[in-house]
Amino acid sequence: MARKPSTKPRKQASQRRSRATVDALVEATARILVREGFDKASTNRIAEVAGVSVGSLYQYFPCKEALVAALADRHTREILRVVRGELAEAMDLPVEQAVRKLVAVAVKGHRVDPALHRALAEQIPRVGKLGDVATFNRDNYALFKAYLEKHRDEIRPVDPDLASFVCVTSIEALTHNAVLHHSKRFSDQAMLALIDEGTRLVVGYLTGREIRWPGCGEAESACARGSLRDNHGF
Amino acid sequence: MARKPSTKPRKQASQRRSRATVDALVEATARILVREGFDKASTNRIAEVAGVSVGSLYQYFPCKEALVAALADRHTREILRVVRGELAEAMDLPVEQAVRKLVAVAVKGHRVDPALHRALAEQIPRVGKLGDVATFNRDNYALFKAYLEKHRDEIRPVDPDLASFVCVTSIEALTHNAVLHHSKRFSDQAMLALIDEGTRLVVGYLTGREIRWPGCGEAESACARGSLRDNHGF
DNA sequence: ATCAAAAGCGAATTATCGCTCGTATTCTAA
DNA sequence: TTAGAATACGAGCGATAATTCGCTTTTGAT
Repeated sequence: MARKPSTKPRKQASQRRSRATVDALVEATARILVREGFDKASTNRIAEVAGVSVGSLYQYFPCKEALVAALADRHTREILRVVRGELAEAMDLPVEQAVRKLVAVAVKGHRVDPALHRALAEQIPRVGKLGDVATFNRDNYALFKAYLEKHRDEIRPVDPDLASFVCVTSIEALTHNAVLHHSKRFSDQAMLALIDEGTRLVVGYLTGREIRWPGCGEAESACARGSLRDNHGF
Repeated sequence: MARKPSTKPRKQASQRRSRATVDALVEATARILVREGFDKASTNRIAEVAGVSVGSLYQYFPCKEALVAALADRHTREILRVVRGELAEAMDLPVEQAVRKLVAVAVKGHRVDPALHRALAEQIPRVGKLGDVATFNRDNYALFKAYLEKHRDEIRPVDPDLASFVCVTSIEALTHNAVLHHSKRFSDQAMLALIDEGTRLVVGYLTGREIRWPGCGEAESACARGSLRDNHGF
């Protein structure tokens, strides 16, 4: 691409310390968003907190929106990284275990950076390219639908679209609210109970039967069969 | 209260046409929010659309945030007005009917002014006094918990707090997403199916049994196990 | 009809913020 | 060593918006 030798306000690939600059900027955006709120996140403030000048900011980001988008993207990728493996595994599990894993995975995802997740969800006007929370959820939705079709003989007859909508929406809302709005109310212990309840809700819906926990008397956690135990650690 | 005769920027009770002015302002805010988005909602623009001068605006609203808060409040009250009666009725119904009524009521509430509801939910940075969506939902939550305690012998043993959280969160999320994000996908017909599914989800969770639909073709439900499968087109 | 209080007005005043641009500094490679 | 490219700087421009204030118009009680 033909470039004008000077004054190139458009964004730019980076090579050395510029990498650090970009990281610092995104990180500063996150910090300000979480600690001071979206409306305090002026480009000048972001640059200041990043220990960088506004000019440098505009070397790498064409506008303020791009900064927030980059941050949201980074967050999404991080969640995906943490979760992708387990999500794939679930595809081959029988219903009850698959759903349990899904719920656990949703919790884990929301715990990657709850404060940031909340700030992103609540404070960012969902406009333009920032409205793309949808894309992420569309994936979950498609994945779940695929699961339902693959395991259709283990569940009652359902419309895959409608059922996916019901299940994915419920799981997302449950974990989102629990982690982001009630983390005080939900101890780690209670979080396990929440996973149980979410599983019960969705499995009951899909199979029409109550879950038959394998003989554990302790109501509390994860009656989970052994293998499922380890993952919902911290 | 001692008042300074002139220049009283704080807000004010009103008496005559001033009522109309206030209404016009709130209404204009709603229109702009829905049609042009939050960032186009400058005080000057709001006043202009309301057919009023900025000066008048500041007679009644101390700041821009107050305007939006007033609008949100008006919307909440309207939903409550539409829904309060039916909500009370549900308290005395047996589980299955109560839950069905609840889900139907949630849909009805979200249909009061979906566009505004969506704008309020998506575009307004939830900060300060605008973060009060919580209050409203806390009521639903308490109400539901009361129901569970009253009808404890009709359901399996549950922790009322946890179960309320699960049920209220699910119902809210389901109806919110259906009405606000998928209204294209959900015809009136499909909306009935959604009510069926929401009911099934929650009743199954609370009772551990699958719903036994009364003869299909009842007015109330889109039931019809057979017909459930069609019309949620693409 | 009269007048004081209430309501309304809108140009002017602040205030903020996104973003640019000319310049200074640092890096890299020959 | 050194030149040119990459990176960084930050005062300041321009635009937009929130809010004010002195003034006019309307209202309603007397």
